[in-house]
Amino acid sequence: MMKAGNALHHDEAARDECRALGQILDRVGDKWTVMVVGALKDGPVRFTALLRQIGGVSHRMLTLTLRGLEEDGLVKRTSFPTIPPKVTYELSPLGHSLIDPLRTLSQWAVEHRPEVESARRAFRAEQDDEAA
Amino acid sequence: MMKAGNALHHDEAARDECRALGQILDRVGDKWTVMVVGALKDGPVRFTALLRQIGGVSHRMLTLTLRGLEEDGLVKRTSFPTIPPKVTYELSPLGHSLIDPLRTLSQWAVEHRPEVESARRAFRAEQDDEAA
DNA sequence: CGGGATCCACTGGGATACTG
DNA sequence: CAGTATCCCAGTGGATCCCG
Repeated sequence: MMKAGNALHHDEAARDECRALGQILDRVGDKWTVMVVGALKDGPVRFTALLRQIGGVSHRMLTLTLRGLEEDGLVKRTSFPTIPPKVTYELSPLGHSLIDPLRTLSQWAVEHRPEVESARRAFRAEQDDEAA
Repeated sequence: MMKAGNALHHDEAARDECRALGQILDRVGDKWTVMVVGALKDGPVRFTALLRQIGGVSHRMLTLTLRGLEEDGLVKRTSFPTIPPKVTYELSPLGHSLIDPLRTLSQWAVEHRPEVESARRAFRAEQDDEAA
């Protein structure tokens, strides 16, 4: 995804901002990543704990999501070679630094949720009209 | 997407933040939406102009993306019943209010891009080791 | 010009079973 | 317990053609 935005254009700085934004949304904009980051906010958590805490995520998707975060250096994985094995995940400093920007966004979401929802209803209403 | 995060859990406020964040990422986290918002930042733009300005987006996906934004009240669509038809799109006040939070995120992305990329390389390196 | 409709390839993501 | 591999389906998004 997101190799978009190639053209010979005027406001190159703004476009670069957009591309950077697009890249980080590619990481964080999927189905589970934000939930995982949220769950790791307060310290290391074991794999199975995450599984239960998040709820609804499949075994497989949790591993994939964690791999993605690990790959980008946002999460640190620590495995204890005990039997049975024990693995914990925690946010790296880089990962922590992402929390504030995300929180800014979620605050917007919380504040404006009513407006968005009423806009959605208004839109649906128009749709129904034209079907008259 | 994103009906996730259902369970009987402790920190209900934090989980609600996550859900709100998830919802707005569902809107904005797709392949083209941020590019469109970026392109509309400075005022009304015509459909075809958007098409060229963004570059790489298909005719169809641009309409779908715009519909989505319109549905959520982030974008206002104005059509002039001329021949040939003319339609412009612009950010609503609500849409404008989203720009700052997004900018916060893109600033993070720009600042930490080097770290993310070196983390990625390090990760790849490990992968290659184990294939030894 | 703007925007539907249709067709199709590709991927995200769930269920499940197997390994160490 | 943590992780991998396989299978399979639903959704996303591109290309194309058609309409006002």
